[in-house]
Amino acid sequence: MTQPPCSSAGDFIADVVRADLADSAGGGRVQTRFPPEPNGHLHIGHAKAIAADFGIADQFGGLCNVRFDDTNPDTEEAGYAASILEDIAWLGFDPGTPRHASDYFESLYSWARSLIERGLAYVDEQDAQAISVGRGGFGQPGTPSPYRDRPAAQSLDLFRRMRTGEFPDGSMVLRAKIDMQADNMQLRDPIMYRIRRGHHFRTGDAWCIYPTYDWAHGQSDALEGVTHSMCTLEFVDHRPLYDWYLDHLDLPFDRPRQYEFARLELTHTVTSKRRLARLVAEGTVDGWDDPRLPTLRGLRRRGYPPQAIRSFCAAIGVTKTNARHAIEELESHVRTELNRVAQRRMAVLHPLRLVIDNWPMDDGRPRVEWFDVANNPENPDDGVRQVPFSGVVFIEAEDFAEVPPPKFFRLSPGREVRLRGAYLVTASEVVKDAAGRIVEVRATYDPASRGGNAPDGRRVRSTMHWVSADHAVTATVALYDHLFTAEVPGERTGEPLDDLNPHSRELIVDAQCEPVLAETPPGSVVQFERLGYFAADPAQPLLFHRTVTLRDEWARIQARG
RNA sequence: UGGGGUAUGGUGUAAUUGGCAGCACGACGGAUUCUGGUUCCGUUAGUCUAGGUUCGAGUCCUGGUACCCCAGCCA
Repeated sequence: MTQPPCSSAGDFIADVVRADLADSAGGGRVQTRFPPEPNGHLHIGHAKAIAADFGIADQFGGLCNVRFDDTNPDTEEAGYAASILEDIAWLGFDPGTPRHASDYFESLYSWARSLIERGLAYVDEQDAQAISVGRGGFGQPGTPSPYRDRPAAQSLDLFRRMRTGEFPDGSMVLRAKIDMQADNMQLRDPIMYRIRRGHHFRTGDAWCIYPTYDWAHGQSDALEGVTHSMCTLEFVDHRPLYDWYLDHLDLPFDRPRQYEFARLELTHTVTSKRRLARLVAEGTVDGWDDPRLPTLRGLRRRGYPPQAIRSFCAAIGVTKTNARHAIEELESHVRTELNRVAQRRMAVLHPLRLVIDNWPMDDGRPRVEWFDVANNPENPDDGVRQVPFSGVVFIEAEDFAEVPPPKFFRLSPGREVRLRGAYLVTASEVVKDAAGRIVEVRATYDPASRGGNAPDGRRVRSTMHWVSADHAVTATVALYDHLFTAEVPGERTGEPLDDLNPHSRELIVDAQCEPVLAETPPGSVVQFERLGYFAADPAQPLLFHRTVTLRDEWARIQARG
């Protein structure tokens, strides 16, 4: 298993575990679980939970198992379960053999009977509306159901017949008899079982009654030997219920404890499963793995390394504070990792012809020279590649200014710059079309500067990327300027709704480079010098995204004055 | 309206449990650089509020304020 980076940011749960271990609570053992409901794909928010659950187990030499919380047949699918397992593995954690809440249906059923026998649960025949009204409101006590005090034997009989399918969906439920006056709404006789005839992806039609989350969760934790059960803050109010069930059952195990932490929120990011599903359903995005989505599959297609997601999770920590993290923080981790591993290539987004007037001819044709260019200047082990150079190259249009503004260090008439890995060139004149637009820049090169350095040691202010015109090919890429800035229109204001559509752009690369793009194995990412990152993907072979740092840097310089 | 949870620089997150408020991201400045990127160095700026206890309070006490969660047969 991949070791997650050491957590330095808030980790109050680690403190709890340390204390528990110190006084041998939980048998001196640590076990956690990651309990997704298989009703959708995992997203960046789940990564935080996964990192916390597996991280705590790792940190203390304990165990962490995946458990599918499959207590609602209407929304869950085997396909989602498979996808979830894949995504956990991709993130770098070993999901092992997953458990399922549905494995415990029989145990839960007999525990429910035991509660009924002791007068702690009853079958309620009110409809949903009546139950809701009876529950009362904030500040108003609930009123007991007319069925609350029916004899245990009657409830037992009804419960048995609920299971055998004698009653229609929604006609009755099993409720725990706790406290209809409780300030905590969760304790006003919560529902344990409902009748539901949906087809369950694992148990099929074996059951027509299904336990609710609350009735299933704590007992599932106990059955698995979980010691520390972590969930998100909205379940704080459920903890007394979690404990109540466990307290009223005769369990042969150490009791699990529930701890809560804040769910992950990111600026400019939709992390609501419901809204994500809507974007997919309405065709606003291509699917659950659309690179604009914060799903783990989307991030993977986008070229985000799993290590970056893990180190991001370690950095933000596990706290109880509702925080919305800046997306830049995530991008920073992505850049740090990509900068270390991504191979460099040269490509031009807005081509401008640069003609070298004094370039030599061989047999009536412009000479072609080949240069070795480092694949990753920061990692010599990545080796070099051969790049062709000749008398006409494309440079980035923004790298030339006929009248250079202050602090503009790139090419302009009379100024010398370096064409990366090749030669020093000096611009001489500008060629314009009838409309006065610059169509070509003429220049001369210094033959003594082969490789990019002049023998006299003179320095240039700028190095620029380029592509040999004779060897250039055009690649069409989907360019994503922003990461999942998607907001569902009409829902929740406060974040800008950015363009959801990728721009199709033409990118000029050299013929040597093109196969690299087409054949880059999934998961690997290439950095185009100063432009952005290219991520290979079988479904959409040319995918290109920028990051904050590489984006619009000249605009930033200008804005600064 | 009742209950619960949370408040530390611009954004997140630490503080040996009452003892010098630290780290990261961002921003800004400088050095290095075959891309104005990267790397390195530096600067900036913070304990929600009003009282109290104490030699000493982010930490303890009292009262406010703000934000989040709860009235599904969802999880």
